[in-house]
Amino acid sequence: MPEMPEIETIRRSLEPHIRGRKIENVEVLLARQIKWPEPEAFVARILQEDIVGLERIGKYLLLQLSNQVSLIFHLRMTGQLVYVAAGAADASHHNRVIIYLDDGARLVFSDTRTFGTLYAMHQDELWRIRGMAEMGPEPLSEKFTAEYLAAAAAGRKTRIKSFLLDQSKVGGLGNIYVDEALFLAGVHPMRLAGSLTGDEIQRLHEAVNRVIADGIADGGTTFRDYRDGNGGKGSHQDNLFVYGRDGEACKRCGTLIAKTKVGGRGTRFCPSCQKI
DNA sequence: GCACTGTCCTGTTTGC
DNA sequence: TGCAAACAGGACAGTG
Repeated sequence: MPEMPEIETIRRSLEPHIRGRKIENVEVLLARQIKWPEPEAFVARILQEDIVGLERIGKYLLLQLSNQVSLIFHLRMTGQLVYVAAGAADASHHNRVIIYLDDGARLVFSDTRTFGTLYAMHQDELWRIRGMAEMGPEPLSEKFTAEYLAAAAAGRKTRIKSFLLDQSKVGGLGNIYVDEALFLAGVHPMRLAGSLTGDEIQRLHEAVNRVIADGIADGGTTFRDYRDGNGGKGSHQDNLFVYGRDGEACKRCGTLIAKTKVGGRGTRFCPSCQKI
């Protein structure tokens, strides 16, 4: 599932292909994935506009258009946004929206499980996307400090795993990178957020920044669905410590990686390195 | 305000 | 072998 490193990788891989291109046509194959405005108005807002920039906010990818509208994608679980050059075939059987560009290429949004969402928003409408408007500081940003993390977690009775997945607390984290960060910090996922010591908060802050930086450097994590803007796979799955490794030996101590559920989410951890 | 649960959705895996 | 159930999880609505 695409998290912040995957969306950033997609942004970087798409930008050289589509910046400056005009949207010549839009084909909507599954209208219910367009959340705002209605599909007809959605198409009207983006048609014949130039793509002037690409931005990322948390897990949202924003294509800035020449009319001050942002074409916004959230890929959720299985969404993919792939650039297909003129004349080339695209492989997906689950295409949902196809954007035709003025050089004959196309931008194909495909999504097996159809959780992904699309928006075409004017700048003064962005507040309508609550998840984006209320997003907390992103890892690697100036606002994401150990002091911020300590203040946000203080007094919280929710599990630290659930706390880190809450986009209003830390923007851009998902299940893979939360499990990895908790392992690196030596913090058990079931710990209550408000119970972490200053030292643990410090370690967790460093670990979150590290896993996100490493994920970006590796071009993201591909388990099954994730592809970058060119259709390529990431390589961070080869460098994971716990996610997807349940039943295997911990790379640090040899104890078998355990799997449990926290807040309804599959959660992997090392019972020796991450004491409750 | 906070914490937790159910829902959406479909391909794959697991169990009988 | 074939079928049914369980599982995967990001975001949000609903509940207590």
